[in-house]
Amino acid sequence: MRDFSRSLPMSLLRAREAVMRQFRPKLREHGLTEQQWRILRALAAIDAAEVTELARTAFLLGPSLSRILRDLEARNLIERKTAKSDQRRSMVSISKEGVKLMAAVAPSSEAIYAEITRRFGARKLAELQEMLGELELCLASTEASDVADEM
Amino acid sequence: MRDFSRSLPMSLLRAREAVMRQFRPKLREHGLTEQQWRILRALAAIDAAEVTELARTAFLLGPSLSRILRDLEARNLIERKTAKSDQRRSMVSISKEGVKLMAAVAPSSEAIYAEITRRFGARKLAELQEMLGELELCLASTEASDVADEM
DNA sequence: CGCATTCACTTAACATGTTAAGTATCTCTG
DNA sequence: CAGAGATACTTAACATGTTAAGTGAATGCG
Repeated sequence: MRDFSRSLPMSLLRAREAVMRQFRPKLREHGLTEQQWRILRALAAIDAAEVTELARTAFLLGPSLSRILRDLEARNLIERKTAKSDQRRSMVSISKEGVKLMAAVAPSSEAIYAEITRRFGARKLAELQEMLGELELCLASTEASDVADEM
Repeated sequence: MRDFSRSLPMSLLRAREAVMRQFRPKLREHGLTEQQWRILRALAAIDAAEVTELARTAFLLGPSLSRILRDLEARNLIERKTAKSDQRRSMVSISKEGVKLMAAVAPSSEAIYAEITRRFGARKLAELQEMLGELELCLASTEASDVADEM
């Protein structure tokens, strides 16, 4: 059987871990996990969003997001209000404190990202991300065809 | 700020998720999680290993591995015995049942991997893994230099 | 309208990720 | 050979991943 340490999932896992290892300590200094940081960043970019939309953007599953939003709200980093037109929906937005926290973390985060880019090479990094995007795309279509098969 | 949906960590996360989404259903049919499967594969390749060695091979942290081994042992998929020379160490190996289970899952797993390779292209896949390895390598050296800085 | 279905989210349950602390064993030094 | 420190795990505590089930609100259809 193929040496599993060289399998694609393992390669991706190790590469991602190598990258995140650079960020985690700094985020931790500010009491943020990787996922919480993702949510704040997503919210900072779009002002307000429904939970489902946020889940898609931050690439989190609903249940994870539900928990994290509860915690972030308790820490006053985000705000929620239920939409008037549809009581099921709740609009989430980043709070002033959230913005302040982001401002505190963003420089370090950018610096780390710049260092990674410098080490790996900007051109190579772009190539890598291009390939990752293609991989994602060519596998995403699997599900569509599977669904088609079942119809 | 850089659009975070196009950040390297997100690219890696989405790509990996796209890949694992192909495997998870089949593993689930056999009552295995991704990590349990990694451990069984690692063990099948090396006969017996110490826990620490296994953690490195399967890219799991000690505590996760500890729990998973407890569960796999309860299911009689692995066996352990403490080393005679060093009572702290325990040697882990795959059981007959474990081998049987692997034999049942491996064909599907290989088929899925082959399909991914076909879709993405064998050459491109090799290139991608090469780049991922380089990324891992150039970031791993960070820690060494950090340690050096502190000395 | 009535009511089954869908929808947007939340809760629940179990497994893993992550860091810190605990335990037993070993090793090395004085 | 005693006792400090290192080693190999394990346990604990908290956060997230993953799937299934639950809840309340909207929708569509007879």
